[in-house]
Amino acid sequence: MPAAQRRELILDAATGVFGDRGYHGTTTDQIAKAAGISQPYVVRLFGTKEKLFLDVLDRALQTMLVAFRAALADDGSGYPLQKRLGETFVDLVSSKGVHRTLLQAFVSGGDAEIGRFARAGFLDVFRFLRDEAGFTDVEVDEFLAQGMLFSVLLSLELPRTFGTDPDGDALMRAVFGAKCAMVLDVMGPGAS
Amino acid sequence: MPAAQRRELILDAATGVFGDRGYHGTTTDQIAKAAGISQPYVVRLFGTKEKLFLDVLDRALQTMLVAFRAALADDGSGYPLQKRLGETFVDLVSSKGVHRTLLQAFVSGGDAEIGRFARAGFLDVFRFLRDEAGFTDVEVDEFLAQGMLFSVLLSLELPRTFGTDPDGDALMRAVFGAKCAMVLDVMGPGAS
DNA sequence: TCAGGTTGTAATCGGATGATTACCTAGACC
DNA sequence: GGTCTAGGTAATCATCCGATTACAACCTGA
Repeated sequence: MPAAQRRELILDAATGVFGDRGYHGTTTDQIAKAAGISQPYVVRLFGTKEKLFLDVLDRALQTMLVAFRAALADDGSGYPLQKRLGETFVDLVSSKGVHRTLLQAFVSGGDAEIGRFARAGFLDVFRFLRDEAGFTDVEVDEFLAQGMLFSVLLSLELPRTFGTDPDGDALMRAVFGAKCAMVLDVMGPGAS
Repeated sequence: MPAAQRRELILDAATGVFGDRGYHGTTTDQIAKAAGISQPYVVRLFGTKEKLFLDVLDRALQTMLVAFRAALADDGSGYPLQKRLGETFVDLVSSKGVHRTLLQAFVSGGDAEIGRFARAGFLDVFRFLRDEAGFTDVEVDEFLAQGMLFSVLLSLELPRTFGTDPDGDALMRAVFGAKCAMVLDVMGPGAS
């Protein structure tokens, strides 16, 4: 298999594992096994574990921004932009690990290198909302807040425990609303 | 020094370090140095690093809930409960590391033991808002969302980089609003 | 066919780190 | 004074993990 294609496979696998366990919590061997190759090959293709994480982070951000820009361009549906971008964000659960990996990066602000990239990435999203989507300060605040709560609940693995605690179910419904079923389909108890 | 008092010192120090670097990213030796004692003593007082983290997590949650209940009882000010609890939450920045440690726990849902405690803790907060504060579903959602965004920006260390990027400053002002100066005082570039 | 590049692995190394052990010191109590 | 307990450390162990090395298999073109 050509190296470029192998890299994509590894980035996919790494997005999942890093999202699960965070930067320090995942080993290059876990990523290698998830990608079906050997551990030394992972580090040879990316240099270091840190560079791999930064590549994964960059890819996750691009995935999100590309989806946002597509939603912005397709303004057919008629209902508010904030709603449309919100749904676009939620729909990203199908790109497994993107939300959770981004959040793992965002909580790594204390790390010098990862922190710089994470802050820059967050600001990219901010600028998109303000400058391209035309959001007001309040709209930006509300949108980011909902996005962060959504991501935290995913990282908490609350969807996976759905049905085991009535309060957990109530919280899920309060936050995810109409999208609850869709989230449970991808991240629920039975999901891979 | 009596062991009970020493434990509190260690829990204080650990709250800061865990908040900075996450569970897997911090070493027991870093905590020991922050507390001014030797590494073996840290693990002897708490058994394992995981038990120490769970103690830190529990303590951070109690700190928050105690502050919330105090704000709930003191209903003198006359303006809305949501606002008052929001300010209480923001004011917790003075208890250094509480927000960031909680968020570090919340993104560790993939870890079996820590995940269970983190989910239980989040649900404790949810129940407080719903049952004690009497919030509606929408109020709960908005409150938690603002809280998570606030915590993420702290973990990103955006306050520490204030003044280095106009967009970062704009984002800070959009999210923190009137509390911006207070946050910068505790978490800003010049803070410890 | 054979030289060279590409894809990939097995073996291993060295440093970091959580945990354990063995020990030390200072008071408290008799 | 002697012993017992509590508070604390130095030294060390065992394991994990990222990285390196050396090498194997397989194309591909001259």
